[in-house]
Amino acid sequence: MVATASTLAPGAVQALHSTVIGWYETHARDLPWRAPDASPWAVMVSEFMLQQTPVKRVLPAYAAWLERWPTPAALAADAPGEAVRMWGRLGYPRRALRLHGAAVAITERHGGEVPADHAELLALPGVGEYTAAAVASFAFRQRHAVLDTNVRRVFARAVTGVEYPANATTAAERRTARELLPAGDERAATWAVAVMELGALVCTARGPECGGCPLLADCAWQRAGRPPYQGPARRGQTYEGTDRQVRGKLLAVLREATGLVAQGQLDVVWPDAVQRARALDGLVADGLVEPVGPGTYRLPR
DNA sequence: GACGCGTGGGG
DNA sequence: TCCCCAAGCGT
Repeated sequence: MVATASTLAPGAVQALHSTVIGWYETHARDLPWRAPDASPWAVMVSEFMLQQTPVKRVLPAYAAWLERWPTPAALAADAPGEAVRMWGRLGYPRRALRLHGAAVAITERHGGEVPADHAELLALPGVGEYTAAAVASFAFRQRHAVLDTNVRRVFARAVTGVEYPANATTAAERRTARELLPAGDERAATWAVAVMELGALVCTARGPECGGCPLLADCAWQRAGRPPYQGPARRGQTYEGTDRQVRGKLLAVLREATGLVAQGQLDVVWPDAVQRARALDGLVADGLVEPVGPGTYRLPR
């Protein structure tokens, strides 16, 4: 590939589509949310869970979730705290709350059917640019630029010739993604999932398997000799000793309790009372924890 | 645009 | 071991 997609001849772009889609047809993982009978709701559930959580850990949680709540209305009829409890240890439990909120909105505003319209998807809690495009593309087979971390990395390497994309998505990346989109809806949807899968399985962040890459001969990064990342330091995630860690410990107690939780049960999970109180306040402010009387808490109802 | 937000696994 | 990463979102 070359520096910008727009400089490619139309025939070259179509060949690129065939290359990646052909690779996908023989290498794609057999994931349940890609099954032909997966509902739009199932696709949406998978997308929420996959926001920053690896596929392997999502698989069992996804199955249990849909078993319990096979429709948006089923989830909406339950308490948000039940969603938080069911979320278990997937991480970022606000996603569970937002998924519940999305189910309520779908039930109230869309007659219980996940909307196919991109703008309506985007208006749902917890649905951002990526998730709206992913659901519209994967569940409804529409033509959208689906830009996740995998796709961004594939484009950074194959198109731009750098090892990693910038920290935040740029206008140039959106333009590239749009320009490389196949013309037809169905083919665009397959292309979207195929590029993502290539990034997940071959063009990985660490230890990419370039030898098995269908784009080896077309890759700008390969052609440049696979230069290492040069840009600004990529944002690290500190965790030990942070409020996040304390929130996680507090919420774990709430999740595992069957009913009300007394202050004393929370106090034992973290020695610093000031930080502990701040973390608990944050959980309450986020709607993840509900105070019920003095020194008593529970998951929200 | 930069942060804050969980949790676990692979190199 | 430690560090980095994992189909992002909301503020």
